[in-house]
Amino acid sequence: MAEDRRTRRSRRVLGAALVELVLERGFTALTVEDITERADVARATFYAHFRDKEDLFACVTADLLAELSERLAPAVADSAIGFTGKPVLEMLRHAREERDLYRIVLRGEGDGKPLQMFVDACARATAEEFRARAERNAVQPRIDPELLARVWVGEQIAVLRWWVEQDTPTLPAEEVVRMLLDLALHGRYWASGFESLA
Amino acid sequence: MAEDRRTRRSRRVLGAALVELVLERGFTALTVEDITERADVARATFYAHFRDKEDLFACVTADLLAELSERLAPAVADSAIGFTGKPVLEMLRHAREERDLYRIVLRGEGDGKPLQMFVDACARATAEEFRARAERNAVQPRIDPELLARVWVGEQIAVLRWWVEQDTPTLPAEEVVRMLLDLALHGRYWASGFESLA
DNA sequence: AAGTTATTGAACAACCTGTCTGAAACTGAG
DNA sequence: CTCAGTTTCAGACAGGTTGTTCAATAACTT
Repeated sequence: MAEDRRTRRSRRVLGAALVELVLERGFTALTVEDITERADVARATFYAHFRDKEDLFACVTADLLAELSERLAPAVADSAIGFTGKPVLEMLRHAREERDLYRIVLRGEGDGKPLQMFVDACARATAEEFRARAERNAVQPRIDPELLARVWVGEQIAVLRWWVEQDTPTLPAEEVVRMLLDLALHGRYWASGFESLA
Repeated sequence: MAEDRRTRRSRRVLGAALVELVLERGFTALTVEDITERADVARATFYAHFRDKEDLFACVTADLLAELSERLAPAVADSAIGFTGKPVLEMLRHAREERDLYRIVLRGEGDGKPLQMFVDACARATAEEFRARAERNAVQPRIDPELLARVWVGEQIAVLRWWVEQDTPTLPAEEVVRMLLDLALHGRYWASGFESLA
């Protein structure tokens, strides 16, 4: 009824093989045959499921994104008013579990398309949110909402990338969120010990 | 004495062709023949100058980076103490002049390698600077300097990318710098009209 | 157990790569 | 202007990758 067990397996092992190999050699260096070999699957099987490398990668990242959205939903609902840091925390937890894939995506593998799409979508949504809040509070924002959204999303992505790329035991997710919150509230000068300059 | 006029021409037109084509079709979709055709140069000539596509791209971006460093030097010297925004402003001006190339690099074309290398180099240098400042002022920073550097660099890159991707007459560079300065000093909540929450 | 569906290995043309020719065109120094 | 030294050029080459197709085999679902 659902889906043939074989197709599930094929798609799964192919995705896993892709992730492994991208981490080892980088996306562009890979051959479809490299992937099928690692997955222990015939090359013809690959083309039965995906148009090409890019397609496979797109599917894998789409799955990841869907999973993230699901996990983010309750956290976002909680922080509808103001910034609680809950969504960021949840994203960090998700990244810790799916570290390999996050690394790949955040490195901009595959032409950076998956990453850019994600970033642009986040930025658009955030900008919209900022505009709505400003209007609700009847404030003329000092900062272009579009720019503010880019700053906000850009810094989160940058920190996320840095965090998942760390090999040595890294800062706990809760600490990262605390620092981001701190920065959002007080700005950078204060954070780096330069109150005197402000 | 210097360099053969022909080699200069070949390298120049090949670089220009690459930029044009990447903007039109994306880096990975390109063929060496596509490039030589657009540049009106024989395919063999390409290989007389570059190992492959990646090599050409690396050369083009290296030139851009060298140009940027040169222009940034005086601005950086001026703002050795504190954050004046001068380097950012100079970078924005440079980006306005070399908009096509900036777009390509910031999109993460070519495996995102040129971009990631630039970002990582900036982040390392910035983190070092933050650490040095903290030590000089004998302050225990509330925020991990490494994380702070990622935030700082990440937001600039994000804004830069957004800025060069704009089609419609965009925010003037001076305004962008003012807003970034504002954010660095006061944080985001205040900037978006949420003082009440802080 | 039977019918359906997926996998397999092989073969295929089309394309791209990177290298190598020898001939022709160009350049810069004298 | 001449001439030796480079660079460009068109074409050919083997090697590898791509995406498609096919019939035989294996695995799955009901």
